[in-house]
Amino acid sequence: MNNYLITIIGPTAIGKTALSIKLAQHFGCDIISCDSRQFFKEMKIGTAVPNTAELASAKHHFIQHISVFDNYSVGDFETEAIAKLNELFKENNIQIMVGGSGLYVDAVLKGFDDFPEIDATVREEINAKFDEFGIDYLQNTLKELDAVYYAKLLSENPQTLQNPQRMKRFVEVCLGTGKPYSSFIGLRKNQRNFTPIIIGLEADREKMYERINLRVDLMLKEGLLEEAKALYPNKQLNALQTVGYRELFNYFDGKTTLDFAVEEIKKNTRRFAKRQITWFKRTENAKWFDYQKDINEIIKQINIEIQKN
RNA sequence: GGUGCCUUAGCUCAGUUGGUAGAGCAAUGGACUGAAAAUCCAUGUGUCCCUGGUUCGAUUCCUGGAGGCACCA
Repeated sequence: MNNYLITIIGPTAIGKTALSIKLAQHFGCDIISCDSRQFFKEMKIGTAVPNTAELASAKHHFIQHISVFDNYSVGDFETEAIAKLNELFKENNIQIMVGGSGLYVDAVLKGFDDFPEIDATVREEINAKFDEFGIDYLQNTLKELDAVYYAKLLSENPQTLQNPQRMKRFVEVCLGTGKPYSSFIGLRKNQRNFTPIIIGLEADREKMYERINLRVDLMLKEGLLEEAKALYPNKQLNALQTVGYRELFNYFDGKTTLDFAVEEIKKNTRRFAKRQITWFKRTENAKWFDYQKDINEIIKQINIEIQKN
């Protein structure tokens, strides 16, 4: 019997959670969350995790399962999510994944190449060099240690050469393993034991932004300010480089007014949603629906997809 | 009612000694294999408020009008 992973994608605040729960109830299955910020148990309001009633109406995985103090990468998620799915598919050959983190969705659906674990000191050294010499250091080092990948970026994706975060990763792999980054790419052919059925939710820009604004106001009513305040002492953690928290940290620092911070949260959420759309747009074989589409229509489409495979 | 100042991109404004214009922010498009709600790249035509005049040519100067702000009555 084939396994199917119904995967719900779309920008933030469009209604993915509600849809996933209805579908889970219909198919009698669990839900794998694929939201890179809903993992953290200290960040509840600002990441819009499903509420108590929602969590009770379907079994969720990877929601608030780790702490902002943990080191957790997309690689960890891939491993854990695949293990969890294998377990779940034994119960029901249809399962659901829902999430707004494109990279994490790809990790589960497509899989990444294997990279060795790299000691944290390597990254620390790179950060120090970068602080001193800037992007030139990263570019020169990559050029020296992995001329192949450098040339590939130069011709296909020169903007990435300007991206410190991506460049640090490439250099980190080269230095930490003693081998070029490119030598790890494309080696693994990931075999997935399921067929993805990808459902995208969309809305016109105006409607989307209206929903985002309403959601931010709601988060504040629910106590986002207090939640952020509690995390403020640890504001430098990676997990807290998150829309909704950063802006409030600036307010706590006395750099902005509260009103300004709230407007910034709305603006940055809009930009985040735009980036999500850019990412998901290129998803192959996704079926797109208006966010208000009757659920029965969506279920009908899912059943058609299942019968096709 | 009088006087002065203002009206240029979605917003705040700069500018053109007359040759149809540009910053910041916003916005839009894109990239992205272990920080990804992160990070990075790209994109500026707009009745220069309206009307008439001067001029080869007016957003710019002049007349009249509309709207806004301030002060004086």
